[in-house]
Amino acid sequence: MTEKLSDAEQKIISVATRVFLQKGKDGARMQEIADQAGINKALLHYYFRNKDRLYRQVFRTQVRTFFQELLGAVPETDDVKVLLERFVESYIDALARHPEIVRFVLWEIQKGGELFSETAREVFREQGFSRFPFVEKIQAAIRAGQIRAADPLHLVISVIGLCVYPFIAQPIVEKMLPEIKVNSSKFLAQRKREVCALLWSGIAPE
Amino acid sequence: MTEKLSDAEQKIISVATRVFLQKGKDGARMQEIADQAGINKALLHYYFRNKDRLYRQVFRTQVRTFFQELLGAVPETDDVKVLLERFVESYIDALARHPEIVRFVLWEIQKGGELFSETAREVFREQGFSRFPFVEKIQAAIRAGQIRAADPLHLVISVIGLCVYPFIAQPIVEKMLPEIKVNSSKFLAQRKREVCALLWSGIAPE
DNA sequence: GTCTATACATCGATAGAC
DNA sequence: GTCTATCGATGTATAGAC
Repeated sequence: MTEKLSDAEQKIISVATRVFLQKGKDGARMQEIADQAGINKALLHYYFRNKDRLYRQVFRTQVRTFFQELLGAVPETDDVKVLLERFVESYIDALARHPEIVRFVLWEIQKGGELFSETAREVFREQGFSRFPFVEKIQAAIRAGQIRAADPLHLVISVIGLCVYPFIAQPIVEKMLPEIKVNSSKFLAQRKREVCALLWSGIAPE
Repeated sequence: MTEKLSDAEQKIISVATRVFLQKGKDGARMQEIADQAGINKALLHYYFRNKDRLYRQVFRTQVRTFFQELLGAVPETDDVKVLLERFVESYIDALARHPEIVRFVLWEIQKGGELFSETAREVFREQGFSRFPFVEKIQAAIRAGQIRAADPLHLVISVIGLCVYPFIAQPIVEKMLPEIKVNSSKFLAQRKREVCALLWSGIAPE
């Protein structure tokens, strides 16, 4: 899993990450990666055999890093309100730091999402979660009367959708609503506040 | 705008729509479109000049049809609660009827979203809306004290995100949460209910 | 309008010398 | 390990006969 990489390999991975993030798997050109890495195509194939293997390695590394960063920022707590708020804040922050990864994942989803789900499941397992980290906590909170009854599955989808949608739709959001700049600290702070308020008003105990 | 199309052109458009929706602009092959339309590549270029023009025509038609269908299903009313519920229901229904169009729009967004915003703005203008149809109604309702104060821009983003996200993420949603089938009538009905409840609890008057 | 044949470009991958 | 040169497949677009 963590084989040592030569300097040349490190350089290639670094360049390939940038190119793949910017142009996607199909749009990226082996020639461009080779050029920017200061080598030629033949050497690229010598190290990584073919385009698909290079892409998978880059994609997996990026997704793993993102999830580890995110999961590491969410505290262990049984207070659902705190959990929700911290998750929303950490998630939006992580997306703002790595906005390119959204396109990366979208490309993958449109090809079936196999590689993404596989990688995500791996990280969850390593971090000790049996399935999506949220669902069980919410189910427990409902049973404990800590929040109003709500469908935990839909709630998870809503939380993620509310956070990630502005980044997915960034180009059209900014074109249709010109007063918004998605990656401005003003919008991000507003978004965190609005999402948390909306979610909590939907599940707060009577 | 509405030039008459010959039978051959109609046939090509129909086939091209299916192929583009399934494989995207880059993935689609002029050869495949020609084959399925029962003609050859040369004739394809004779009618539509090149791939880009054919694609733009198909894309614009699809997006226009979707928006017209959606806007036609949302009633004219000043009751924000009714407006919101009808919009959510109509939007989710429209997405369920045309799930492929989501990928279509996503591809476009990732290329900058120019063509989409342009087309959307066109439809809005034709239907008599100056900007995104929702924003003004919500601002008016806040002023009238019909709902609690909330940022109308964020509310619009939330409404759309809550509806469309399950369709965007369908492959990974179904892989990570196996009890869900996004396009099942059960999930769709649940989703409408949950989204409406969540949104209304966030803006209902005290 | 409709066809065959082909030009022309691009890209991933590999052979083979050093 | 690293290079040059090239193969083979595929794709868009067009020339030119009918």
